[in-house]
Order: sequence, then structure tokens, then C-alpha cells
Amino acid sequence: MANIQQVAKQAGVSVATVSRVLNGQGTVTAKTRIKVEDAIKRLNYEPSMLGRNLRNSESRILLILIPKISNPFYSEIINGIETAALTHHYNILLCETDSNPDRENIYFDLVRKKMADGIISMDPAVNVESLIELAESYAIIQCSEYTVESGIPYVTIDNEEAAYRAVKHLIKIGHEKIALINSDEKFLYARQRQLGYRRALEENGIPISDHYIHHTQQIGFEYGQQAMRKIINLKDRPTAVFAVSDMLAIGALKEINNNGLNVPDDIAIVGFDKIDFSNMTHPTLTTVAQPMHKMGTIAAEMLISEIQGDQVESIILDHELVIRESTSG
Amino acid sequence: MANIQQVAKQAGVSVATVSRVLNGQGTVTAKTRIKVEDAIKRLNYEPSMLGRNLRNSESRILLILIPKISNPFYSEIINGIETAALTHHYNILLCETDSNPDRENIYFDLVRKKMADGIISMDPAVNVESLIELAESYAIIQCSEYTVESGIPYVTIDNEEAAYRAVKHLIKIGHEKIALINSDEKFLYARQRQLGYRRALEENGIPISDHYIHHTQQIGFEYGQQAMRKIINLKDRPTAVFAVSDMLAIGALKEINNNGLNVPDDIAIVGFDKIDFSNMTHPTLTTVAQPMHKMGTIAAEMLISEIQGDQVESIILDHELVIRESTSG
DNA sequence: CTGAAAGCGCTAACAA
DNA sequence: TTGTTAGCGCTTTCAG
Repeated sequence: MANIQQVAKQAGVSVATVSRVLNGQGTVTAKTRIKVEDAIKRLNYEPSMLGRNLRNSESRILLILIPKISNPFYSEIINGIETAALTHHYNILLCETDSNPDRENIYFDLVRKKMADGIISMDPAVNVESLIELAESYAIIQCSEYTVESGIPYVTIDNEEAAYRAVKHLIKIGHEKIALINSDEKFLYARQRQLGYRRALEENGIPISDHYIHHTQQIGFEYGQQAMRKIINLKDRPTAVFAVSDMLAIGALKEINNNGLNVPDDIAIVGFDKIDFSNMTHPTLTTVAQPMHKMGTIAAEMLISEIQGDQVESIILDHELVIRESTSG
Repeated sequence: MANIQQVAKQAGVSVATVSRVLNGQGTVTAKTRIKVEDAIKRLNYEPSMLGRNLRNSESRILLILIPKISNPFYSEIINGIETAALTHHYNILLCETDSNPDRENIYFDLVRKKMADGIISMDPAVNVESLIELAESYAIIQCSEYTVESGIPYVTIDNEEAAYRAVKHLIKIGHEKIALINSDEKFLYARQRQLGYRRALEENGIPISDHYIHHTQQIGFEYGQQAMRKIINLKDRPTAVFAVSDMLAIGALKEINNNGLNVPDDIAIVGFDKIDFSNMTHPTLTTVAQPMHKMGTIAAEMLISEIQGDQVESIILDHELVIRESTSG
């Protein structure tokens, strides 16, 4: 547990010189450098981030705000964030809010207390007012879920267009009775995806039946099941379902199977997100792929730029419709 | 961005007094306390963890080492860790090693550099020598995966017994030709679970066929599929499969379905872990439940105790066989 | 009950 | 090229 003082003494130089070789800057003679490096090795010295961080007024930590760690949608994004963070010598503090304002507040305090240098918010249920207030003093990026009016930079995809294409695909393969399993309309992405759904139907002269549109409180599996239960019992049963998340779609799939019906023969399904499991179901799920890894790396790069004082612009990334068994009937 | 100095000045007291009311200790008159609290509010002061941490030589951060964040098995454990950490005013640094030694080293350096106060290791592929060396100077807990000889405290379940019960269940419902999809034997849990499998068969007078035992390089979905492909093509096809992880089991299930066979009628399946998705497949998966949340909280409590200088004992938690559709034929 | 002052480990401005 | 020194923001010992 040596410190920089002891290394300096051991090497017969000043602490400033040690610091210089540590940070590879300033000018140091080869001979002095060797002496210092020797001393470092001999003492098994590791510079303390505690001292360095205080001196530099930074923590080199990025705070990631997600609603639920068990939602696989976030896994790949986090992976991307971590990769980018690591190359810039940042680390990530993973914070699960459970969409609980109290927890959220604890995490917000972390940046106020200089425990983190910035925030990547991915929680759709985030308290926007708090976020805006925080953004006045700290670096913040919105990832995937966002509010334009906040003025906080975001990285996301075109949800309306993505939903439009998904539903258009269903229409193209012959479906007209298409149900929508949406999440709560308080979320922007839910409103956007619903818009895309409507546009696809309208453009093709298919009337929109409100009883085909279901809203769930959350985007969990059970909620997809519940919604599908109601849809199956409809007098005029749809032949296809568009769910705004793979978790909902997988719930719907399970419910259809439980009722002895077949996907895609009786009911076709399209999901959203392309989580790992969308490829493990039977049948595999047609779904909209978001470039999650890229989204993560870009969000991290943006945040780091912002921390360094740069101005950053919001970005809208491409998406892709992945056609698989659940619509290939 | 006020600091403690400015608060002291504003309140007309010394920094020591401000520190005292901040930490709610030492003795401060009610009157002085009010003055200080007023100043804090007026200046919108938030104490900096950077200063505090340097002074206290701690980071209040727990480093969590996992191989893959997308593996849902870890989600619930992490959730448990976070809950416990939060109540003790610690935060968690999530580190995904990808079973890559270089990355692992970066993370190990983090504790050497005082960026983290301790480690919870859940990576089966961890470099045990490094871990042992690190454990001499830093607090470390092994969670789920462990090595006894390391002398590092662990929290886990009885893998041998759990596997034994899983296979015994298959035998009880009439199966004799039971295949095993195991992961690489370099992992302790793989060896333990194989032992349980063998004991169950032996106790019931069922001969062990080596061609019924398959090893996979990793515990991913595709590896389960691959293994199942070979098993299905066996001349003497098994009527049941025990997979040492749900991910493998779900891969096996998919492959069985792809071959037009039925679970559990043609082949029954038992998995391991009770990840969320084990309940979303069709049919739902019989599996061994590990108390993941509890495992996480306990690991965190143990680590925090160790950080505080206490001696901690390893713990073996209970498991439970959850019988669902994939064995209810 | 309160204040002065040292010091945690580091970086960087300034001087030599 | 190298050294001296101030100071990042906090806690805590020791005096008063």
C-alpha cells in the first residue's frame, strides 16, 4: 500500500517526477524514468484513484439508470456502454430504479455528491423534471427512451417508422385483422409505435378497431399473456398481433399455445427489440431489431464528450425488421 | 457547487462543526445545528464523496465480477446485491469479464487502485491464482461459483444434491434413459452436478451410459441445441434430459420442437437455475431454483462485513426443485 | 461544545 | 529537466 511519497523517496526524486512518469507527460529523462519505474515495481505501487480523483474533481464513473436489470433489452446496451467506457478509462455504476422515485433520487444524489461524472438515463419512468434540473449542472444523455422538450441529448431509433414497417409486413403477407399490444401511453415510445401501427393500417385502407388495441401497465411477460387472453376471446378474432416489446410478444405466444392455437397459422406475431430470447422460442419471433450495442457505445461516447465540455447532438439510429418463423406461415 | 468551507463561513462556524452535523455525530448544540442546516440549504450544498472518500480511504463501491450480463441467471443475484449494498450505503460497479483475462485484469486493478473496496466474484472462468493473491490484501467473496481451496469465503448451494434430486425426479416418474447436458468439467459446479446425476442413477440401479453424457463449451442456448441434436440422433434415444442450466435446457427444448417431437411426451426436460424465461417456454420448464436474490444479499452482506474487518463464514443455501410442464407427461 | 490544523494521495503551476 | 509547494474537500485529533 505504498503511496507516491514513498515511491519518490525510494527513487530519489520528487513526487512531481513520479507523477510525471505515471501520467506519461511532462518531460523526464530516460534515466530518471527508469529509476522511478524501478521504485514502483519494487514497492508494488498502485496509484490511488482516491487522491487523483479528488485532485481532478472527477470520479471517472458513469451512472447508468435502468428500470429493471432482468429486462434483457438493456443487457446489450449496457455491454455497449461498458465497452466504450472502458476505452476512455471510465467505469459504470449500474443503477436499477425499479421505477421507484425514491431509488431514483438516491442515484441522482450520487452525481450531486460527485460519485459519478454523468448519467445515461434509460428509464422510461424517470422523473423528467428532476432530470432537467440535474441536466443544468451535470452531463446527461437519454438512451432509447427520451423526451425532446427536456433539451437533453438522446440516442434512439425512429419508433414510429419501425412500428409502421412491422405492421406493414403483416399486411403484406395478407393480414387485415391486426391487434396491437401496447404498453402504457404515458411512454413516448408507446405513443410513437401506436402512431406507426395506425399509419400502416390507414395507408392500406384497413379500418382501425379500438377493441384490437390493448394497453398493458408494464412490458412484462405476464402482461402480454393477459392481453392476449382478451384478444383471443374477441368475437372477431385477429389473425395477427403486433406487440411493442418481445417480452409482451413472448407472453402472447405462450397464451396462444396454451389455447391450442398455432403461430403463425392461426395468429401471426411480431415483437420488438430482438432480445436474445426472441430467437429461442418456438416458433422464433419476427421482431424489430434495435442496434442496441451501438446505441450503448454511442450513448457512452456522447456522455463522455459532454463531460469533457463538448456540445453533443442527438442521434437517431437505424432499425431493421427481422423476419422469422412467427410470421412465415 | 459549494464546499464545506463556504457552508462553514455562511453559518459562522468552523468546518469541523459542519462536518459534525453532516455526520450526525460529535456533539453540536441544537442552535448551531440549525444554523448549519440553514446554510446547507441556502447554498444547496452537497458533500463531495471525493473528499470524504480520500479522507476515509474508501470508495464505498463494491465490484461485481460476472462473465456475461446477458445471462439472466445473474440478474436476480445482482438485484439482491444492489438491495443490500444500498442499505449499507454502498454502490455497485458492474464488471462484465466476457471470460476475458485482460478485462478481468482491468477490473482487478480497480480495487488495487482503491476505486472499489471489495469484490464479489461470480465468474466461473476467473483466474483463481490472481483472485487468491488479491484476497490477501482485499475483501473478496465468491458467489455461486467458487473454489474451496482458495480459502476465500463463498455463498452457494449444494450442487451435487440439487442435481441428484432433479434426476431422481425423472426416475420417479418412470424414466430410465436419462441424458445429461453438462457444461465444461473445468467448472466445479459442472463436476458436482455430474456427481449428483451419477449418484441418482446408481442408487436406482440404472447403468450409466457415457454416450448419454454431453459436455458443452459454454452454457448458451446454441450449445444446448447442438448437444440435443446429437442426443436425438442416438440409436437408443433417451426419454429424458437433465441440463445443468436453463439456457441449455431451452436450447434442447427448441431442438426437440424443431424435430417435431413433443416435450414431455417424447422427451422430458429438467433445467437448472429457474431463470425468468424458464416459465415462458412452451411447455414451461421443470428446473432447480436457486435462491438468487438471497444469494446476492448475503454475498453483499458478507463482503461488507469483510471490508469492515470481520471474519466471515462460507454459507450453503437451500435449493428447490420446481416441477412444471416439461416433466408432467 | 467548538475551532484550529494536520493530512488522506495526488496533480500542476511555478521556480530553479 | 526536476523540485517545491499549494490545494482538491473532507474528517478527526487535540486544545481550548
